[in-house]
Amino acid sequence: MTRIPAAERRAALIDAALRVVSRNGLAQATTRAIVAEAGMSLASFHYAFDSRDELIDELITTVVSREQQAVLPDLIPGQTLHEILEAGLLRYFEHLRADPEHEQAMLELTQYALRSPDRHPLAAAQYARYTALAAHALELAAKHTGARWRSPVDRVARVLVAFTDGLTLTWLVDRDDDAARAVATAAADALTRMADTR
Amino acid sequence: MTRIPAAERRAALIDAALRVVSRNGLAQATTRAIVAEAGMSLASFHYAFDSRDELIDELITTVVSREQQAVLPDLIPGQTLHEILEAGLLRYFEHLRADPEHEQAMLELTQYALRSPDRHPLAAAQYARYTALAAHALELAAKHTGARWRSPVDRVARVLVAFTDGLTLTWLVDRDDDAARAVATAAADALTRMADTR
DNA sequence: TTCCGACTGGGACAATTGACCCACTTCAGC
DNA sequence: GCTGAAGTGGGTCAATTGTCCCAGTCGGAA
Repeated sequence: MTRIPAAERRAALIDAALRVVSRNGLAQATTRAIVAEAGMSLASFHYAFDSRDELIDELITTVVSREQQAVLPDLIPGQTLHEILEAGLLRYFEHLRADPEHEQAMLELTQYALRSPDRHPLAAAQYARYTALAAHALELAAKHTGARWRSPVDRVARVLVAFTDGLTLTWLVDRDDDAARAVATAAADALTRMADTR
Repeated sequence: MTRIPAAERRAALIDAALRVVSRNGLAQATTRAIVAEAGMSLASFHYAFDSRDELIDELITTVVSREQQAVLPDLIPGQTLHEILEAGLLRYFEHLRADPEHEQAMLELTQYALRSPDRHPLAAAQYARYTALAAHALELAAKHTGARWRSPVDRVARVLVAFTDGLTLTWLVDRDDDAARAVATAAADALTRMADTR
């Protein structure tokens, strides 16, 4: 019997839950499946969390705050805005290809949160976070190329998030790499036209 | 006791299931919930269907084949390609606003199908259908304006589907109408640039 | 060393849910 | 009218699942 403080146990359970959701889907993420993945007993689960709902909520929060700046462009001198944006989108796509199950899990968690009014804020926070990350990347890109966004950068970022989501969802269904790259190019195109370039 | 032939009963159950999924989500679409919505008994359910899975599969098939050309552009002489595409996307958005739960249900059904290998073809068929409808609309638009798609129309259509999905998913989360319209405009922009206009 | 409280294991329970069964009713064809 | 098969109602079963409980065990503070 290994003794672990409750805080670590919560973290371990959340990690295990994310693995189960990624691998088998949210519907299969039962308390028993999570506990088995973490190598604990049910009692430990309910010692660390009051309920499964509490864990899922915390899973969403955790996973959102953990969201990386995975898609930050690397800024090579002489690149045009369009090139930077396209490279950033393609980098995101490689990230998606490397771990499709993770993005699928994020989508499922979003849908889940959308389904109950008191969890809706969790989904909203998730997307606010995406938008903020995108806005930061867009600001860097504009500064680097001396371009200027015609709309508030948050608005442009919101469009970028929509494009990214669409790329993700459609690729998860058909796994058509070329099509996804075409989406990335088209999206970069649209975004570039939302800026005044010098 | 009203007697209904099995075929009609299947149809009625599928309709009821779609209502339940739209209103409460796929997870809540239990046999009992569906049967209650349809006003039948459990026995009638299992007389018409072997299993819940069979009904859900048929629900997906039905709902895909029923998918309307809701977004066909109306072609007003003198319109530019960009105007036609933007109007089409905005029309889709109005369709989404009018019945968000339906699109949310479609998303959930897609995710569900993605989760089991033998149901993956159902999701693929769903998106193939979307792409075909989009391709048809794009051909009409090009013909009407004398434009010519630089890539195969299916490829352009696939990009359009991705943009539409992204618009849908993000709007379902934040319900930001202005942002969705900005996405529509940007998407129309990107698509227009995939054609040679005269 | 003792002891208290944090922590764990295993079992148990109630609710839900998909599936099924059997006795009954209705109707079409004879 | 009679009959057989299609269709129905309601109850039941087994499996799953979230939650809980209780008897114990361990570790650190006194």
